[in-house]
Amino acid sequence: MHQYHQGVQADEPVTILTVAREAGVSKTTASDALRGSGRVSERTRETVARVAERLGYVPNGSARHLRKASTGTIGLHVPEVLTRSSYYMSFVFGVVEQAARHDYDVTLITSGQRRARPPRVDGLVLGDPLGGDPVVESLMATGLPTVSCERFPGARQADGVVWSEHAPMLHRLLDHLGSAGSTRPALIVAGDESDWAASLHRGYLEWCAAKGVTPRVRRVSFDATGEEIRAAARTLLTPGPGAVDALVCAPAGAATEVAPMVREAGALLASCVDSAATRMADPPITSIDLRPREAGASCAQLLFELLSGAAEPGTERVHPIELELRASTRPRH
Amino acid sequence: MHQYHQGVQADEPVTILTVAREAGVSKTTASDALRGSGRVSERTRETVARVAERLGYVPNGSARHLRKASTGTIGLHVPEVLTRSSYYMSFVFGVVEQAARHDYDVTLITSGQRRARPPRVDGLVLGDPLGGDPVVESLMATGLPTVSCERFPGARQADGVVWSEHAPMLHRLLDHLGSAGSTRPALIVAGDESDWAASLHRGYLEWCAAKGVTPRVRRVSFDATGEEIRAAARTLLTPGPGAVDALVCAPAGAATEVAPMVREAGALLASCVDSAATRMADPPITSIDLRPREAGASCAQLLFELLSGAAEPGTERVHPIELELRASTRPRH
DNA sequence: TTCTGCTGCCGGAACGTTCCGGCAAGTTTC
DNA sequence: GAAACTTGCCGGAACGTTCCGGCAGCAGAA
Repeated sequence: MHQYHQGVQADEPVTILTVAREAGVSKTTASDALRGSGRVSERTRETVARVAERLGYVPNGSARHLRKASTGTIGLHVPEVLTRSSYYMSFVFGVVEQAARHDYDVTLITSGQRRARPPRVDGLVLGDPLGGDPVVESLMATGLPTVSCERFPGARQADGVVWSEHAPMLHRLLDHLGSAGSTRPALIVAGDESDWAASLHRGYLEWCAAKGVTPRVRRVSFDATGEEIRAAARTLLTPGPGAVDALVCAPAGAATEVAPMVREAGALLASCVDSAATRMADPPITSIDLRPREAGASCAQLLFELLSGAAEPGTERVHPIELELRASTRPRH
Repeated sequence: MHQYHQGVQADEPVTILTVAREAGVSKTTASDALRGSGRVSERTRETVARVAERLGYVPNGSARHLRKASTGTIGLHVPEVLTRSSYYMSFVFGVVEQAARHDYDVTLITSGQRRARPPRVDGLVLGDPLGGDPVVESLMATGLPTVSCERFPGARQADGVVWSEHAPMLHRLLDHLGSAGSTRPALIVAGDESDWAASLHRGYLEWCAAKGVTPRVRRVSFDATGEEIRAAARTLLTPGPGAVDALVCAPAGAATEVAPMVREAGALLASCVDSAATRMADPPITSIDLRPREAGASCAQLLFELLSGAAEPGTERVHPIELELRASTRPRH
């Protein structure tokens, strides 16, 4: 068995008692001075702060949370869909960054195995909850304050929801395709287990109805393989009376997957998820930038407001997304 | 301010005292019975366990960790390189899963901003530490037990290291390319700030020296854009006396990026990182499967062994990786 | 004067857990 | 039959923090 020293002070931990003793005050006064609670003179407060700084005092989280009946940690769940991992990775980093700003830690919750115990957290962020996911269901049932990114595709909603206007944005994208010469745009989209995919699907049908265009949708599974997506694209692009002249791909990674095929067919191409891959494709692919990092930060922010009572349960916030026009939707001439 | 109830028991928290009272024993006996410590008769142990189960007793982590001077949490740092996010995402999930198995939580540490306080963790896992990363440096300096995936490209090493035999695997890959008809294989690889890239570079040069082949290497930055990578490939594939007949891409995502170009040139193509994209490319790309999820699990496992004293500081473990042969390296005829 | 209020500080309890030491009662040893 | 040991259980202290209530000292009001 080996000894590891904690930080600089190897010998003995510096607690609030150490600080109090050194500053010549009681532990209560020391605590009040550092926390800003109670009644402490300005002079004393400064003294204590200086001593704490000098000794490198770090409050013991376990003790504090034991006393305050909180954990200082929020839980984060994201579906383990690796094909969309770039989006989720950014989302996760956004949550972590915002949490750090509030001096909170973030604990990851996987869908992997059944959890033995409820997570030790003060609240939860659910990234893109899938309808029917048992882990999500059980997390929603804990009664902990919860924020979801995108609505939960079920009756019950999280205490806070951060969502984006996917359908209107898709309308803009379709209008853009139209102005680039497309008259028969098609959509490849996953099933309705995620609210995001459902919104896109609905938005597409609405737009088609409004414009009098025959909708051409191909559904693929949520974690579709490249082969599945290429097959869908192949069907849509097959020359003939039903052939389409523009392809909008919802699933992340799908657009790059079918890019060569679409180029060969001379059709336009757009993706509903921006990523390094679409940006760097040849030609670069017009995409909807979901700004996942900011979405994650926004979810965390809302959760903290719920925890502090600054926001009411039932609060919803719109997270702005952006349309990135690129060469893949340049008008053909 | 709103009230949230914790789990099923809304009214009052069920502590070990509740369990003890209900089971008709003292809190010490209840604790011993549940923890398996002390001396408790089999009969009593069963009674207590049954009562705890019935009441849905969950030990308070803060209290336990306060008492035991630990946190029940490990910290995890991965470089925020989104182009390789699929690899890191799997790695992260591997760590989380293994930690959950040991009833540990995982807190993410980003390179984002300077941390106000040292992380409240019992140990650290560093995924692919980059030489010169200030966050990694500061984490290494905390004195906490640390495991790194791949060696740290500096003098000091983590207490535990999980690494893979990248150079020998690259030799196998190059041999395979040779047997498929390649006589002039080239390598696109990032700089030596990561031990992984450095190993590949070294391995390539060794192989070339052993086979009497002129090495053709193109360095790109660690988070290279598609354009940068395509430029490198273009140079290597330019027809002429220096043109290569096979391309090995180290950076994740690079192979899919240059796939069309390589196919056009009639050269073979391989990637040093497997992913959904390489698997699903057309044609599928021969890749080295780094098995990131298992790598993450292995790092966490080693960390727990270090924490419990079952492993000595300085322990190194080899993580097996695999070569996935696919159509992109079929012999041309 | 006496009452009231304010300021600055402090002692002690509590959060829920683990674990050291102790104590009866029963069992073995000499 | 006393000493020594074992078994099964328990009380109490400790981990480091926050916060309730209290207590002097002083000032202004009645």
